[in-house]
Amino acid sequence: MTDPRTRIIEAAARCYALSGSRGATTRRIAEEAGVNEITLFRHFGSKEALLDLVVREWGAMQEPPSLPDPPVDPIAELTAWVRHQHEEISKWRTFIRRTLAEQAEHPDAIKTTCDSSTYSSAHLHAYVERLREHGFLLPASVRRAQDTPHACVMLPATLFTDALWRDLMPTMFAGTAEESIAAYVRLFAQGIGLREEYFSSSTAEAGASGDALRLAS
Amino acid sequence: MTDPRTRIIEAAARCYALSGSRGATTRRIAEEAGVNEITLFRHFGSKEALLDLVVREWGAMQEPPSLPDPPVDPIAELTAWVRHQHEEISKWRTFIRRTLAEQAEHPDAIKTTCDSSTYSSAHLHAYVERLREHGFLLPASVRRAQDTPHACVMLPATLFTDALWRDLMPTMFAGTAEESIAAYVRLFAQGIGLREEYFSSSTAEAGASGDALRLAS
DNA sequence: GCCGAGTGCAAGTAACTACTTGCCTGTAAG
DNA sequence: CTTACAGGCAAGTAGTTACTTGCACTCGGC
Repeated sequence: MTDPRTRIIEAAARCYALSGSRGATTRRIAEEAGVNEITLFRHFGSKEALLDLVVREWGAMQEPPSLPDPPVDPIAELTAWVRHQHEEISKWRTFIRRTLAEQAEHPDAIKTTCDSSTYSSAHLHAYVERLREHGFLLPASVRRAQDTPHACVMLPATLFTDALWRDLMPTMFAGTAEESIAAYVRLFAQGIGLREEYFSSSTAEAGASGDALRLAS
Repeated sequence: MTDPRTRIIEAAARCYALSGSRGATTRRIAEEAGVNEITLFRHFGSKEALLDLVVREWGAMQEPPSLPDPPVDPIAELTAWVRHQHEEISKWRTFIRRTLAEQAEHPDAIKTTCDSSTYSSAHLHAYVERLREHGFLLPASVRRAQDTPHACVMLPATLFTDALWRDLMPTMFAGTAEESIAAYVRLFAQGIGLREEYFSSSTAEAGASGDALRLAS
């Protein structure tokens, strides 16, 4: 067994994710950690201090990954990035849901989730700028360039909804997560005006994208 | 003053949205309703019965709006539809966040939210099919037709994220809600292969879309 | 052998929870 | 005028909550 301190923190995170800060009673946390309830108070002083620490530790773990510089294979790079984020969010979905729901009561707790999402969108935007500089995109004159920033919101937003609620609304999503991610990336690529010749990624495992037809060749 | 019964229900909804089912104590609900705590029990029997009723009444209110048949002005129709849904979700955002977060504890409460989202995506898909039948879309041979169902997920998913969290993450979203909605609709329209000539809606108030350049004319 | 830190156990506190009982009052219909 | 009833008020119940105190145990370092 690991030391009781980390056991308590992990148990608190589980209880919080499952039942929220009100539902995560000290008794349940101690039980879940296989520890006496008093030990909890001796280590952290109060339940509030413990939950604060849990949320803060979790926030420190979340570092939004950046996209390659310079870009080489846009579809493959975006797919990998989206898949990674999808997995991270899925792993913590109940925790994130709770934190977002309790935002009114614990405003600071949400900051990390908020920042993480904002950075994610900012990373994407910077990457698109790099794509433009390296000639991967159609010239601005033949696309709606003013929609690019919104495309950089749409992809993470979709990703967020999919990862957070795929388990609750299975019928809403068409196909598996992997299929959806591939489609989201292609739609995003189309939205930012990726040149057609870069759509068939060299490392694309999704065979479906292979028969993508030329758009306005 | 209205009758105490409806006052209690409304107060319960507010308390629930703000603090969840655990945080919404009978005392607070009664206080919020300007009613004696006992009256609450005389009317509804128990706190659980009251909250059940609140969630059920709310669910009955939510009827996802359908899109025009036959379609006439796709961009205008989609924009109106998205705007309406955005407003509805925004109005109930704290309530929805709570319901989604407490899904593990009240599995049936989430059904209406779930169904509503699924129907929304289904309505959209049916509308796109109508667009195709009426010749608004490019032929399947010059677009990635397999991505259409995912585009029908992406739009409501983005809408959902935007409406639920625009207030918490203002920096994430580029521009006002109205600007974003217009851009989401345009990106969606591009994703399903709407013919370029239908992009400038006859009733489009967003002047920005007026200078949209021809794509692959 | 001993000492102190870390932990467990028994018991208890004050506050809060959902919920009950009994009684009183205002009002509106018969 | 009476009667029925919806609602308010006072008081109280049993259970749960966070948190405290006091005491005993164990185990590694000196």
